[in-house]
Amino acid sequence: MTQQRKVILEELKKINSHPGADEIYERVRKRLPQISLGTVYRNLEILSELGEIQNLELGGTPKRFDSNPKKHYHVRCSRCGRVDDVPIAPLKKIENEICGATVFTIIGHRLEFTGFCPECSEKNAFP
Amino acid sequence: MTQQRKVILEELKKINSHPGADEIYERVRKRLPQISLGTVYRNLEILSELGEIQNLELGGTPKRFDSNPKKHYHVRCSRCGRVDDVPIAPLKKIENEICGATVFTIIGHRLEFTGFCPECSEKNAFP
DNA sequence: CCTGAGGTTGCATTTTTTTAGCAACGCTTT
DNA sequence: AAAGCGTTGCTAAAAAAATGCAACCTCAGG
Repeated sequence: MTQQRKVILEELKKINSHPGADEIYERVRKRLPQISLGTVYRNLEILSELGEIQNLELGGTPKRFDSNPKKHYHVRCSRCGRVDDVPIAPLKKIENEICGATVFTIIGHRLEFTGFCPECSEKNAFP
Repeated sequence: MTQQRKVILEELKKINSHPGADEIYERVRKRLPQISLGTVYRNLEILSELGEIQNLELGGTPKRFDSNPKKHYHVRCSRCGRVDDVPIAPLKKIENEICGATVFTIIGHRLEFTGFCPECSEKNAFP
């Protein structure tokens, strides 16, 4: 756990949104101005392999990371891309639904809600 | 509906996996050797806006497209990336679960299963 | 205190994926 | 035939992510 790695983790925990590598880079750079983007990518990758953080593989967007390594769901704003946590318990039984419906061996699922965040709901109402 | 657009759509329908733009490009090129990758991207975008096809926004991976524009779920192999359809009915009531749990206005959800395809299940057993 | 093996960094570069700019082309319609 | 309009192919480049490598710590063993 190097200085860089620690700062990346700290900054990620500090942000309760779920930023992409580029935003993390910008923030970490304020504290370690000479850090490189490559290092940020490498460490985010390493941290998620270690299980300290989670690589959210949300639809279509650039990779995002979550400082909470526990499984939980997310909701994404279709307009501005903001991603929030959804505090409901994971629905394990969803996976039972597809037992006979696929030839795959199921190991998990990802559920992502889409919608509009409060700000964009307003803007959409009066565009 | 130009020749190019038609061929792209035909080739996409012909493949029952859910290829990315690059694979579609390779296939279409066999029939229209001088087509450009940009045209493929443009037309996939246009076709999905028209609702003829669907832009699968699966986690983390490059964009993939589905010739079936109806909503349905997918399962992705964690090892090789293969994506299959999951023939179960969309669970509309999932969205009710989070009524009070978020400040977002929910308009939909995406559910993606992860697992191993038959080939990779075997390979994983004896790696 | 010195040494060196191992992991990590910063930098530069490359690869991969996607989008944009633009002249030329092919259809209609007149 | 000429004008209008969308579409194409090409080139370029932006964006996102990964990689190669020399230099740099750090810490155990001497």
